[in-house]
Amino acid sequence: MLRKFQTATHNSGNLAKDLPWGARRAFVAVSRPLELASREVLFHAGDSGDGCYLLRSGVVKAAVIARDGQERLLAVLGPGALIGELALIDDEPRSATISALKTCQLLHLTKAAFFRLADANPQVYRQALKLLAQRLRGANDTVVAQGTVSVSGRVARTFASLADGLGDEQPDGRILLTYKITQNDIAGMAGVARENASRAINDLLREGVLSRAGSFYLIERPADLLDMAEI
Amino acid sequence: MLRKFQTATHNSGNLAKDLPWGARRAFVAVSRPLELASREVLFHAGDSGDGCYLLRSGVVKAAVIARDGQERLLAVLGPGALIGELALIDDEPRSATISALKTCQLLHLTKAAFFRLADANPQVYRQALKLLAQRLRGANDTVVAQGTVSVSGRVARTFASLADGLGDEQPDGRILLTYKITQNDIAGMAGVARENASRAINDLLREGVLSRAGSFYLIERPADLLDMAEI
DNA sequence: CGGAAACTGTGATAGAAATCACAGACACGG
DNA sequence: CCGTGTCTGTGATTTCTATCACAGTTTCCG
Repeated sequence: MLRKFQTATHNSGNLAKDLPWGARRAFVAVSRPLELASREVLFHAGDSGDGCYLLRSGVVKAAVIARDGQERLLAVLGPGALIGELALIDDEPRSATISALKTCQLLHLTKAAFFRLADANPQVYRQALKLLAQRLRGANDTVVAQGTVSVSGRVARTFASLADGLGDEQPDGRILLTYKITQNDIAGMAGVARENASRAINDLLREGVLSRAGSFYLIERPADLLDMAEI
Repeated sequence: MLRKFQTATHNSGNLAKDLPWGARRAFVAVSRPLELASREVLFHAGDSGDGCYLLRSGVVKAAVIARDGQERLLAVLGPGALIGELALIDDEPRSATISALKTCQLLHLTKAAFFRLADANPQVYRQALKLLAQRLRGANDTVVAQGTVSVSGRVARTFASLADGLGDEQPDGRILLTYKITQNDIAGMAGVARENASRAINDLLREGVLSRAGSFYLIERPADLLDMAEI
């Protein structure tokens, strides 16, 4: 349950930040840097993949294409996020397609390097467990919301989770979403038709819970937004 | 994606089985046995909880009550399953309510004991990571299915996942669900209204994909069931 | 700068699923 | 063994959401 916002700066789904110094330096030391242009794909669902990535800057989306061709977004991830850890851990194919929403800087860590690092440093294991636990909670919440919350509630929920990972909290308590996102992606996250996402967003704008500053969304009343999300 | 069935006997969401001998014995040694009567609740969502449980025998369900009072089942778990590991890992409240569907025998492991064990035995960490990774994949699949698959497909999917964790594969390839489950619980797992679950189940019975032996369901044609689940 | 492509807003309609309303079957506890 | 409560099946109706159909707006690239 999304009880409160944890904006990007004090976000704990953030592997790099919460590691002890030594491990952090080791992490960087054994990894290989990598750049991704906007719209470029890091890997596709179904690919077999070695290793995981740490997002240093930029924004990516994790998406799955359903049988019927619909794109469903599982998450939008910002700086500090760990990417591709599932395949690393269980040796199954990539579970989602990762593509860049803007230019990104990443570090790539091979599977061997990851486990070498982790075995030498149990904190890495604990941190990875924590990260997965958090993602699993989020996924479970989404499952429940899908089945019980209306379209407008799910759209509100989507903004809440965007703010959670990528929001920039202003001194006055409002939260700015620091990157451009289309209604299509919002609809894909909420699991609704694009047209209905549009209607729901406009309702939020009209009610003043949300506003648009240029092409960026700004959450005016975070508390009300959470309330509408019915979480 | 649920490519094939892994019936209970060779189920890998099974912490106890996949641990090396030494750790397994240590696990049992430091844990406290516990019995649960049918319908009894192990813990409620929102409780603060110390430690996790290993299900030795019996069946439990993990459920969340949504704001509107609807019960949504996240999983039905059988022998070998690890329960309550999320709160153990991240110190947040229990994410779901666990209640027994029949008499259960469990082992309780405190948080301190778990981490002592794991620090001494990195295999435990790896195994726990694998388990969470698997659950996360499953949850993500469910999210996608919720948004793109019809009611009848989701009911088929529910039977597939029940078979996955709890099915008993017969020599002839059919899969018997070894415990009594109500339409209400099936509806709760599929995220549909009970009445519609009833209709979908009867369609499956009519098509011969499924049959009922007494009050137990029997999956007659597993391959067709997976196909209808559109996974 | 200018035109094409992508994105957004909004009404109208169609379709799927929830809800309502029962009746019959079962099961199990006194 | 018999009644009471729980579970199941099925029609009718209502509600929500997707889909269709466009027009108006940006954006961005050549």
